[in-house]
Amino acid sequence: MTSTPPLYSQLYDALVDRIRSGVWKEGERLPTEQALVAEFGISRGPVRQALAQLRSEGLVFGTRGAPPRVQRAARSQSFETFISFTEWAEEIGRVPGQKVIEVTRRLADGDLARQLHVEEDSPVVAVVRLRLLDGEPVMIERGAYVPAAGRYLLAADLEVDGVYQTLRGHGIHPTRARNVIDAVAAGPLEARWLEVEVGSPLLRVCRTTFDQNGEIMDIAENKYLPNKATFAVENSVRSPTPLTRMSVDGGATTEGGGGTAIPAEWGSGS
Amino acid sequence: MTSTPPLYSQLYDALVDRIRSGVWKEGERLPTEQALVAEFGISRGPVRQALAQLRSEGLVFGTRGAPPRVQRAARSQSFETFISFTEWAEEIGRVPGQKVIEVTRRLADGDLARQLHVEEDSPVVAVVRLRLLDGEPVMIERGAYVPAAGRYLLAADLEVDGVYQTLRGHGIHPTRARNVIDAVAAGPLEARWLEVEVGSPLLRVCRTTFDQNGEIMDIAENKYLPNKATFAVENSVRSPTPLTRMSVDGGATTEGGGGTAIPAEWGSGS
DNA sequence: AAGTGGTCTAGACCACAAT
DNA sequence: TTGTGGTCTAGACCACTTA
Repeated sequence: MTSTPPLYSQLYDALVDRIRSGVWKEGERLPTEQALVAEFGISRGPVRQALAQLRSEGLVFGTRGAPPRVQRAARSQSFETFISFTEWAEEIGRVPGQKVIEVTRRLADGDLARQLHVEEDSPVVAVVRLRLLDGEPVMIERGAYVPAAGRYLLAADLEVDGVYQTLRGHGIHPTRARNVIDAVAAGPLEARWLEVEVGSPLLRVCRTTFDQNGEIMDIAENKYLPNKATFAVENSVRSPTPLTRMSVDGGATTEGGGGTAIPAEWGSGS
Repeated sequence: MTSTPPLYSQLYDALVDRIRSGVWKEGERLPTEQALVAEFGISRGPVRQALAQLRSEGLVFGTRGAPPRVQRAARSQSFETFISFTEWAEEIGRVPGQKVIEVTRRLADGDLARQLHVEEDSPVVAVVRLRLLDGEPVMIERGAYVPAAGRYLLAADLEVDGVYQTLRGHGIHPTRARNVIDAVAAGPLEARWLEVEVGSPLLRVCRTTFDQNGEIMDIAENKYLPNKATFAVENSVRSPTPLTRMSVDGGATTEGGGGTAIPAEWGSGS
């Protein structure tokens, strides 16, 4: 027995369906809130909650006094799909692949320990992987996991099970992440595995992932071939923007500014 | 006479203030909703609305059954600050500068017209600028504005007034944007103005901006020196992620996939 | 077992858009 | 002027955390 989802969630799904299927076309007006209340036999609260979610995703917009209008459908991605390369590949209908270059257990030095919020000399697990889509190299991932998470990775067969899939099986659920995006030149390691010239531009995403208790579970540095993957963000006035433009050099990197503490030599020993 | 802001907004401000000022420290529990209802003398609706906003910004997190806890303060940026280089610079305490390389009125070719949602051969206004922070080159911006917006830019003195500042003065308010982020190699134009080698990695943000009526007002291609600026996004399970990872080569670029239709030669005539 | 947040209902008033 | 969405109140039930 699975319990029924909340009313606002059901209504949200129904509305998204009508927009995606073209029943309501771009620019057209939605029914009034009162009409939705009547049609679905629920009260105004859940109706407004569903509409608020549509607005926040940019599927709908409008002002006071008039019913909202449908807007260009900008698919959004679930958190799981976003942080997991494997789930992402499957969602876009590609075949994910990977080559595990290095899995090691190391003692965290000062910098890394600070970023992972663990004691210095804690045994962290480092994973360096080449990621593929349909057999073609797309990204180099270098990650460092806190001991609580990393110990499961040493035992797991990463060629078969995804990292997050493995961790979820042990009750560790990635819940929140902070991503910093910039561009870097390919070094010898990336040039070799991604099959590009040294110095080629790569799109870098440095991520800190938090579990359900708000504790850091890993940090990762992912370098993408920019002609294979990009990142898109929708932005609007009606809520503080989730995307922040940051200045790099000036201030201290107290906010986790630019790079990661993952030493450059990891993975180069292979 | 300015009317008082909504209750939920006042409460939100008060809560943010207590978190930022350290009255409530990271990891500590917030008061229960009931306590806030009592303290502020309002009902539960606005209280929940204020808390929801805090959650969506990652300032607070938690689960059912227990009061939420304070989380690492991830400053978020207003939409205006995000899309305006000038406002951004001022907010981070730097001196914005710029050099207008080219301002032209051109007839839109097919590709550009389609991206701007205007008739082919419409007179669009193109602006190419070098942007500076504290006198140092940081970004090259190439933008194309629809006629309704562009006509004000030809008359304005861009060295003095910001683009969006000028447009707002004429009742055109940027309201929503779609940003696509990737990395590119510096071409001769960028190499010259940003003072780097040809082929250096640059962080590129392609943006489509919409006005208050949902109409496209401009498209822009901004190329940053990656060691001068980066972009950060906070992500969480509890709402569909605003950040989308996209595959580039495979499918058609119907979603506005990668690049912009801004011809590469714009600005190179200078 | 008690208390908390998650959800829902019913009714109300106001600012603003449509006409 | 009429109707819409934006905001607020009061009260209720349930699932879950906490002690």
